[in-house]
Parts: sequence; C-alpha cells; structure tokens
Amino acid sequence: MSAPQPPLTLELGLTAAIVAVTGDKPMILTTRAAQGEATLPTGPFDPLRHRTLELGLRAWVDEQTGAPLGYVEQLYTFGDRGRHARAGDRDPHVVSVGYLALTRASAERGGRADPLAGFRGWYEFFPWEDWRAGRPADLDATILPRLSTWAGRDRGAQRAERLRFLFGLDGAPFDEERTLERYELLYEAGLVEEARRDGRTREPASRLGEAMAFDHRRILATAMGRLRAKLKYRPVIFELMPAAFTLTALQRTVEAISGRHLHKQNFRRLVESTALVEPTGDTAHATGGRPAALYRFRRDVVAERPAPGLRV
Amino acid sequence: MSAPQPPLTLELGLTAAIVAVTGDKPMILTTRAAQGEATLPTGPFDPLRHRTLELGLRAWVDEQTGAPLGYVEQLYTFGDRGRHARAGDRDPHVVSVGYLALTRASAERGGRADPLAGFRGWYEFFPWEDWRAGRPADLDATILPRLSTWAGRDRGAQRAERLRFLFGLDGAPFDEERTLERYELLYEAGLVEEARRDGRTREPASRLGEAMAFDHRRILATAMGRLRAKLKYRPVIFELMPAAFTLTALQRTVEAISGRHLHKQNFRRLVESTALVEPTGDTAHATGGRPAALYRFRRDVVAERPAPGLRV
DNA sequence: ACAAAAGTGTTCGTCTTACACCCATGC
DNA sequence: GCATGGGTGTAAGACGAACACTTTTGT
Repeated sequence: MSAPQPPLTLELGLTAAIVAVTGDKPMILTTRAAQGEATLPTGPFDPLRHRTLELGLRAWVDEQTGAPLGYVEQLYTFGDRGRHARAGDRDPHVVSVGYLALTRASAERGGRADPLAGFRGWYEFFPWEDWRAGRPADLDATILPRLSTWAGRDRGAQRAERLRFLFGLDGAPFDEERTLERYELLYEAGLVEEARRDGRTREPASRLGEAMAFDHRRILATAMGRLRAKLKYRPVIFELMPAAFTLTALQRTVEAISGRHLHKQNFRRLVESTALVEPTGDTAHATGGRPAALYRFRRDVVAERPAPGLRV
Repeated sequence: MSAPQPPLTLELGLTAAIVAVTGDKPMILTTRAAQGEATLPTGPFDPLRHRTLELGLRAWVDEQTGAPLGYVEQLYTFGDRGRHARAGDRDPHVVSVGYLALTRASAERGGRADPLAGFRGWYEFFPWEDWRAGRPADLDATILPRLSTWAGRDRGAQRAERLRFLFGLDGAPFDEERTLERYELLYEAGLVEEARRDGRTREPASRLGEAMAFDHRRILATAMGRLRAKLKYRPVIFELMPAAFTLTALQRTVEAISGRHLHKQNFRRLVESTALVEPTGDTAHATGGRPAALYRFRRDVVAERPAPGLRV
C-alpha cells in the first residue's frame, strides 16, 4: 500500500447481476456502497483458490449471500474503470468481469446473508423498460421530451432515427432486447445520473430511474438484454420458476423479464409446441376462479442437449 | 522472477481471432509457436498505456501485424489456463480475453508484418464446419463413425441425441452457429488433438483438423460461431468486403463465413429488402459471362443506427 | 347464479422457400 | 453462336398474430 515496487498490479473483480422473479416482479440482488448508491455484489478473483472464473464467482456469492445460483453466464469484461491508470498510480488497476446469474425467488434468504444486501425490483433502475401495461408513463412525460431536444441538436437525423428505432416511436417496433443501447443513448444524452457523475454533461439532474454506483447500471442493462434474448432460444426461464407452476405463472414470469405483455393463447400453444413441460397431475387452487393445472419442467429433455427456448 | 514475494501476479492477455475472406476462403491470422503448432496472435494488456481493453488490442495488432482492424468484438474471458495455479507458482497467472476482429483481405499485408504470421484458411482447423458443397466428406468417413462409438458408450441416449442435434443427423437441421458446441463435443469424445495433449483421453491420435496451441482452437470456434450468428442481425459482412463488390461476391463471402450454400435469388431479394447496398453504376467484367453490377455498402444508413443484417 | 380465471379452436396475413426462365457479354 | 455467369417473376407452403368463446371452480 506504500512501496511502489511492481509497476502496477492488476486485479480481477467479478461483478454479478443476480436475478430472481417474485410473482410478476423481476428482482436484482443489490448491496449498498458507502455513498448510498446501490451496487451489484462484487468479489475478487483469486486464482489460487479457484480454477475458473465461474467457480470463483459461485464461491463468493455462496459465501456472502447464501443464494444458490442456478444458471450462470459471463457477460462482458470491462477494462476501463472510469479513468485511465497512470504511471505512479499506487492503486491496483481493476479489470472486472460481469456475470448474469439466475436464482429462485423462494431461496432468496440463505444462511449468511449480507445485511446490506437485498433484492430490488429491476424496473426501479430501468422504469422505461417495463412495457407490460403499454408504453411506460415516464416515457412520454419526461424522457421523450428531453430526448427530442437532444436529438434536435443533431444536424443530420441520425439521433432522431436512433431514438425512433430504440424506443419504438411512431410505428417502429419496440425491441426489448436493446436494453443496453437504450441506456447508452440516455447516457450520451446526459439524462442519467451516471453521466453527470462522470462529468459528461451539465444537464440538470433528473431521476430517470435510480442510479447505481460505478458502471453497475450498465452491467445490469447488459444482463437484462442478454436474459431477454436468451429466453427465446434456451430454456433458462425455468431456472426462475419453482418446481411446479401453472402456465399463467410461467407467462407472468416471462412477461416480467421481457417487459412485454403476451397473448395468452399464443403463449400456451408455444409452450406446448416446445414440449418443455409436462403436467404434474395436481392443480393449484387460486384465490378465486377455476383451479389451474400444475406443470413441471422436463429436465430430462434438456439435460445434455441444446434445447430451444420460448420464442415469444 | 526468482523471489516469490507477492503471492501471485495476475496478467491479462488479449488473444485475437482476426478474420478476412479472399474469394470464397475464410481466413484467420495465425502465427507459430515454438512447438510448431499454430497460435492466434496474442499480446499483453498494459493498463498504463491503454484506456480500454479494445484500444490495447488494436494497438498491438497494429504494431505487430499492420493489419487495420475494422470491426472488433469481445468474445469471452478465460480464467483457466489449462491448470490450476498453486501457492508457490512463480509464473504469473494469465487470464486471457478473446476477441473477434474483422479486416479486409486486400489490406492483408501491412508494413511491419511478423514473418511468422500469415493468414490460413479456417476450415483447415475445422474441416467439419464447411457444408457449402453438402455434408463434408470427412464427416461420414472418419468423424461420425468414431463419434457413434463414443455415443454408444452412453447408457441413456443423451450423447446420441446431442450428436444428432449438433451434426444435423437423420433429418435434424444443421445449425452452423453451434461451432463451439461441436468442437467441445469432439473434445469430450477425445477426438481432437487438444484432448490428448491435456491428458483427457487415451484415444489414438486422429487428424480431425489441424490443432492449435493452448486453447486457441476453442477461441477460434467461439469466433466462428459468433460471427456466423452476428451476420444475421448486424451488417458486419461489409467489413470483409472491398469498397465495391458484385452481389455474387457478397454471396460468396457470406457462404464462406456461414459454411452453407445459399439460394441465389433469395439471397438477392434479401439484400435488396435490407436496403444496405446501392449500385455504384459501374460493372465488373468477369472472366467469362455477363458483366455484374457493382454495389457499395450504404454506410450512411448504418452510421448511427442499429441496423439489420442478412438473415440467411 | 355470478364473478374470476383457466383453457381451447379457427382464421388471416405475412414471410420464407423453391422453382424456372431470360439476359448480356467474351471468346 | 454458344458457353458462362448475371439477373428476375411467380407460385406453394410454413409460420406467427389475432380473434372469440366455453369451462370450471369459489363465494
């Protein structure tokens, strides 16, 4: 910490976006930095203890949160931690590897849970990504007016076209997978708190969703987009479901993740066509109304074979 | 190098799969390790000199090979360099970040080219991935018989089903994007040289494509799969084309990358529907036959907007 | 019996796939 | 004038999107 002997140490950090769904709410495991901003759980990679990056990640997530991770996928490696390292820097340069991990909501409380950690709804950080009840209110109220001003400062129509394309304006289809691109557009336009913090803009502060520390909201955006895309070609949704579930519950979960409303009949036909589930024989007696048949995921079908997802 | 003072240093290596296409041959830039096996070009990441990983990559590739990189995309970060680091290891632990990069074949020869470096056809390393002239001959001759034996040693039918699915057996469609999964299956089955080298098998040697040093063939497989997938939703193919090209040349390039034969008429309609190209007005007078109209990529359409690819 | 949620059958339009033919040039 | 590759129109089929209605329970 004092002697600047080796030129610069390199440290590898692992940052995880740990996702669960409760009811119709997609959740993300966060902790809280000193400044009060939410952070994603982060741990160091120690090559002495762990053979691979993923094993290292599983180990410290288990130690710190007790959340048993199901599916884990590497997202991206970030080498630029905000600023450029300079000769003479005594802090080690941190390279961080972002991960997406899925866990079941019921298993939320492990033994040794970090008291600061907790699951939060991910749309609190990305209110413009929830289109389940149609176009989000925030969008027309605050986001689009300010984005239009920003796009207007562009000589060509490139910004305007990008805006139209990414936010599904005048007839353009909304592509829910482009979460990261939307976040980056808002960052460029100086409308998210992170852009102010990084000194990229002088725009007045605006609460466009809650900010996160470092570039963690960017990592979360990457995770959301990746998960939304993955749903369609891999059966990862079942990592978020309990052992037995109704088809409506499955649909609610897919809707929660993808942020869009789905057609009930088409969804059911789709699920049936994939043959990924089978009835357990039991029924769930809901609050009021007809009881629903319970299904389970046919793990055997997928075990060793690349299996399809739900192309919603 | 002698005193084991800091517990273990971590080093970050950048490994690039640099792709070009000449005529109908997809090429990969390789160099040669001491043992004679081909390697992908690799360089260290120095956080003092470069702000981001990608800038670091571009810098040393430019220095060493003179190849001007167009599109660059991060693939994956590998933490396990074959074996587990142990306390007392004096070598720094190397974590490597794999990249896919595209360059134009014509620009192949830069100034300060490494004499050992050169472009090689990528199907020399992956003969089973070239389905342009129908199912590859090697497949039925040597690969499938040995894989069938391997699958037969499985009590369930999981291996057999996976085999059927990945290699497009009896009616199953061949999915050209699953390059990595096919390579990993061959590795598991002990049929590639790398599996023998890692001590994973006692199978007799077999020349199933040329082997590469370290896990470089695995990185190349990742790059191939990613590029094949990317073609379909981003206009990256034009990074491999000269400024002006005929539609047939474009089709040959797409076919070279994706490893499949395409329908001429459908390909043309597809290209037209995307509006990604426009005629230059000139024609190319080929060896024999009707001259072909030349086209150029409409860079303006894509400049700032997420644009579609060629969904072949 | 009535509300509330589960569950199903059918039609319509678009997008993909395939086939067969004509055109312009060099030798 | 014929071989060679360039270029196009049209029909059949597959797939996804939208629709409205019946069924079964709890209160």
